[in-house]
Amino acid sequence: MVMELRRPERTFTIRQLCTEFKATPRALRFYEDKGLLTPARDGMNRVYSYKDRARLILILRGKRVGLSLQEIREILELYDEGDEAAHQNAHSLKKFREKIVVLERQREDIDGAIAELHAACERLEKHLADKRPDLLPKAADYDQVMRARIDGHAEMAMGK
Amino acid sequence: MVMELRRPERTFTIRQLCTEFKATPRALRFYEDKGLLTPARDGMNRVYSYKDRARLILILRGKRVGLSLQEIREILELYDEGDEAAHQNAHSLKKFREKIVVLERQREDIDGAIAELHAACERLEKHLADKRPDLLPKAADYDQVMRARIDGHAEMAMGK
DNA sequence: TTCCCTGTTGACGTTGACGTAAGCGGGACT
DNA sequence: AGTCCCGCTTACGTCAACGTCAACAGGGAA
Repeated sequence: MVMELRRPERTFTIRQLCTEFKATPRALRFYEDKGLLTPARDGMNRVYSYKDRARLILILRGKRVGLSLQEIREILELYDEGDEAAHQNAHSLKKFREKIVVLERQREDIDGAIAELHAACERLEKHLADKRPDLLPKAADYDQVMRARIDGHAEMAMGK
Repeated sequence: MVMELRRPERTFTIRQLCTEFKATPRALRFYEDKGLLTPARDGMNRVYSYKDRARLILILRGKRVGLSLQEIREILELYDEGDEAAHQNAHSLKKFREKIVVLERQREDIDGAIAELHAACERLEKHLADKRPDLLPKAADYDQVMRARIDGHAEMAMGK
């Protein structure tokens, strides 16, 4: 009865997805409103398929890297339309390449920012070690955070 | 008369910085309003120092990696206050470490997103090569974009 | 002087991505 | 029967990060 939980035919309620990905129902409905998700319905209620869930994963990651919902939609549309509209696609191709460029630059920025934050942290630690050694042991929390890493395997499981 | 242009004693007008970094006067004044910049004044007019310029570079990069102006301000404040407020700083330390974690995750996200965009581009290219080979040569533009890369060396030149 | 350009300070408008509240329906306990 | 709880829709509110617009000042050039 508990087997086959990860099979493609499995479906999800809105709340299941929300708790899994720390989103809100409002957000998922909003994405639907904007055409990024189109879950099935059981009467009034939304029924999310495994494919919908995969799309949601892409949406959230897209957001994290700074894509707008609009841009994310364009990307998603490439996956469920294995068809024509070649004119629009030429435009998409260009936009995607530009996006790759900005993402690559963004990665450099992030590396730089990480380096600077590390430097700032060291400054702070030194300063604190000097002035207020009592406030230090927070370093333990850091490991906590590290271990609490989300393992979001978003390897894209959306079959055509 | 044109020498010494890069010396620390050099100053900038708002428009010079705007054109250099493709910002708008409104944005710089906004940052000032929020306490991220505090240029000197010549009468009414703002006079940006080399240090202000360095701060602006950090602001813009912070924005590109998704930091809020508020967060950026906290970081900047560490650099011009080599002083007390150790209590607040303990809090900052924690926040910075958390930020490092999210940035590291964000870098993973970006790598993933880049990979997927590459895949999408290949799909599009194949599709276009099939249906509309006439729309292809846009690939040349890509190189153009690559060469037009901004060389923003933001290596942090803000001496205390 | 007149014009134009760059600069200034408010004050209000806008956009994206939701949050929040109101009001309703349907199951599931109790 | 009552009362949660989940879900739905519709509509308005919010917040950040500016954009836009008005009205004004100072300084050069024609």
